[in-house]
Amino acid sequence: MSLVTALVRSSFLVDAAYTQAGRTHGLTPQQGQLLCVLMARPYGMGELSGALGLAKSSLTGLVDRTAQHGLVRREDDPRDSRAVRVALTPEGTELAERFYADACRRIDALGDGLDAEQRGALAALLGRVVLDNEAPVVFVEPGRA
Amino acid sequence: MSLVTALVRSSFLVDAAYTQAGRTHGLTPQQGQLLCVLMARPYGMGELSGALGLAKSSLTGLVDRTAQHGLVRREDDPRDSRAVRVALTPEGTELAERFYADACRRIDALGDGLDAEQRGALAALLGRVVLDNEAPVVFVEPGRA
DNA sequence: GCTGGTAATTCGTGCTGCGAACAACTATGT
DNA sequence: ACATAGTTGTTCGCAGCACGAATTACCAGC
Repeated sequence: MSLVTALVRSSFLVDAAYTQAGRTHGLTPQQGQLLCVLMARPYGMGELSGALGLAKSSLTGLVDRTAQHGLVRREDDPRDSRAVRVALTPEGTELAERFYADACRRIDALGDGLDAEQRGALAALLGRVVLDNEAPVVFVEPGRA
Repeated sequence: MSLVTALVRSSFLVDAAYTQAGRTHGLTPQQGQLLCVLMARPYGMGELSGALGLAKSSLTGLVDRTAQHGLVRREDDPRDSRAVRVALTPEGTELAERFYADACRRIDALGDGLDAEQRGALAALLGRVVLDNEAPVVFVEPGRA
């Protein structure tokens, strides 16, 4: 199998696992991603736009919908009255942790057919690709949350 | 970097490359994926549902929109008058090939930081993951199209 | 102060995806 | 032959997603 095909099809698997994890927690993939990003710290809207690779105008709605579910909150930025800091609510924090753990479990299970050495090699190679291409940080390192 | 993180973030990269390739050809990612699947042969609606991992009802609209752009066509199945075979039009075939080549180029470029040996190792490991998990065939093997 | 850039939002448009309900048809069992 | 069961796709209503253009509010430099 070519590298391109392997990348595309594994990406499909990851997406499906992620979507499935969200579904079991009542989250869309986008809302799940938002929660994961916010686990690290609050973000401004423009900052989220960069992190998620979306237009600023797309974020207003995503944050609105997620806020309506009580998972996220807009807080005023004390330094700049134009700006806003989007932060997890307590319920959002709790759900984010459960969702995150579930997503990790499912995605980790994709590598069940590999032994420890192979997993390490794959992580190293793929990690190199990620760093080389400056992939946005849409997922914090497990154990750092 | 953990395997999970590497998988999620590389998946993000692949998605972005795929979306970007579609954009330069006036295709949404879903329409692009539809064209890629149909490059191999015509599919029935139910079959597409399985291949793309979507509900049947989601496909009606996707095929409609893609057909409206003249890229795809519904043909009657001679064996079963309920059924339909979705096939590429000549324009669709041409666009699919251009899009496919572009997407491959962009995704292949993600591995530019790796030497030949590393690329081979990554392809083998990731290919193993894909096969272990019975990833749907959303992308044909380059050179077989 | 004026002016230029920045932070978010609003608006309109089109695309996605789902489940439930449905119509048309094939296949099966008696 | 005929009722029944299962299939193939479609329709409908709904919620969400993503974009660009235009707008409002505000900060910062001169």
